[in-house]
Amino acid sequence: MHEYLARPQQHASALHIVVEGWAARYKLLFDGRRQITRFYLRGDLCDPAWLSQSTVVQPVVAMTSLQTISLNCDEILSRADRDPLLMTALWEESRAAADMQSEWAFNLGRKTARERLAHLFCEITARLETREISGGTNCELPLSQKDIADFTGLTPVHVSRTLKEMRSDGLIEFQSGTLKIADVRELAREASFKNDYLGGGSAFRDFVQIPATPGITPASRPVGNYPRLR
Amino acid sequence: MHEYLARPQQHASALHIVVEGWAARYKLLFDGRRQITRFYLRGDLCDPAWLSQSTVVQPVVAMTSLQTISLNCDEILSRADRDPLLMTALWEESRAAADMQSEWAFNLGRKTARERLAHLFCEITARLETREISGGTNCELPLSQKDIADFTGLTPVHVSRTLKEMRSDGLIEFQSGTLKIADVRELAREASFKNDYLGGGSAFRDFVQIPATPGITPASRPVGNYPRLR
DNA sequence: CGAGCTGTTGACGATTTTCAAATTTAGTGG
DNA sequence: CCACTAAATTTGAAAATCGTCAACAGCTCG
Repeated sequence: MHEYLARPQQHASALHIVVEGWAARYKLLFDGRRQITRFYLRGDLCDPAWLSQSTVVQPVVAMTSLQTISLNCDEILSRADRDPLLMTALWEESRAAADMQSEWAFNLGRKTARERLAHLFCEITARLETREISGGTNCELPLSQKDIADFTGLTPVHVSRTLKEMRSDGLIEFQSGTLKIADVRELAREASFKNDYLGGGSAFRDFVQIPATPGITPASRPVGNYPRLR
Repeated sequence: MHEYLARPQQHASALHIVVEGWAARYKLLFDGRRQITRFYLRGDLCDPAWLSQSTVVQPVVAMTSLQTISLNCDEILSRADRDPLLMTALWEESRAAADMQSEWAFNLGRKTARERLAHLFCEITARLETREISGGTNCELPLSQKDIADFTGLTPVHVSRTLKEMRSDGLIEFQSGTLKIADVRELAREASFKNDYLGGGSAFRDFVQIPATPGITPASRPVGNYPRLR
């Protein structure tokens, strides 16, 4: 819980595949304003960029207790030199990450609070579905409203109010870490959500075996003990 | 001028390296709201993502008259299969693009209008400097205030007002497409600008010869006539 | 129990948007 | 070069969205 997968200004020695739990990459402003720029869910690779960044730009922290598979950067790189398929997969991960960032630049720049929240919920369920979690319209969303605010570029107070509205309009139910989407079509319509930007970004997972339905494990694992790439 | 390098829903057959002029990638909302998610300047590769996207998500349009070098996607891909250095360069481009997107998600989510504009100006001059254009504190900025607004997530009216303020505070001069930064240190301070997210993204250029100081050429070039990769 | 975190609510304020109109600038054809 | 037109910028006034501040309730956890 709230442990770091990477701190800024450091060189990352390992990548992580999320097996269970949520992590977030963020950036801080001098006065404490925080923007979360990405959530990492089960199956996500965190973060391919570290392989070519000399130093980590944005820290990544666990939002929940977290279980990951850690992969040594040097090993990945040397293996990728010999295996074009792996390198292509890494490249594909970067591309998918950039597409997602791009979509959220759009959301943050041009959408209202309600649209952003609606979009977030649509995206989360869509991403979880491809990872074989969640029953489509409801899922675990183990985030505080502060976290949601920091991702959507709003304040916690405004998130609270907007969620209240969305609840009373029969769009969603959301309490104690569980999200239920009452009206999927309407939510997607309001969010202008299209999943066309979520393509790809799964090639790398073929190289690693991800435990099927893991129990929750106490969080950060010892770095330095890496499983073999397949 | 205002020609498309790529339209959405289509498959891109070529990438482009900008030699002269500005291009922008953007996304539209149903009611006309537009967010520009990236500017492409001299030397930028537009867009490596197309190599692995089945279909273009965000269109790219020329903001000025534009001269580019077009590169056939199939040729790049088949060449990359044989040349790990090229593939690494492409991957590095994707990574750099994602880093930039990330920074702007941060800017759009958490910075004020003035901070965003200040950041934009800092970033542009920083990027142009690495491309051997501009004298550091002044440069061509051939954008309308509407364009700037669409990139910074503001309205043209508010951009106009904020620029006026920044001018009267002696931070910048900006008129008829020319930007002069009067107080570089103060502008960077206000923007909380650090160029740590701008690393890399130049590896690919080593594979292509970019004309030195080209004259302005009438814009879009015939697609299908591609120069050789070096 | 008490500290602390999270979420909720109200009142108020600031930033930014919207709408409308005036003014300047740029582009075009004569 | 000038006149005309369209586009871009500026300005003002009013409104909307969203943020800030403060208080309170519920909850967890030691």
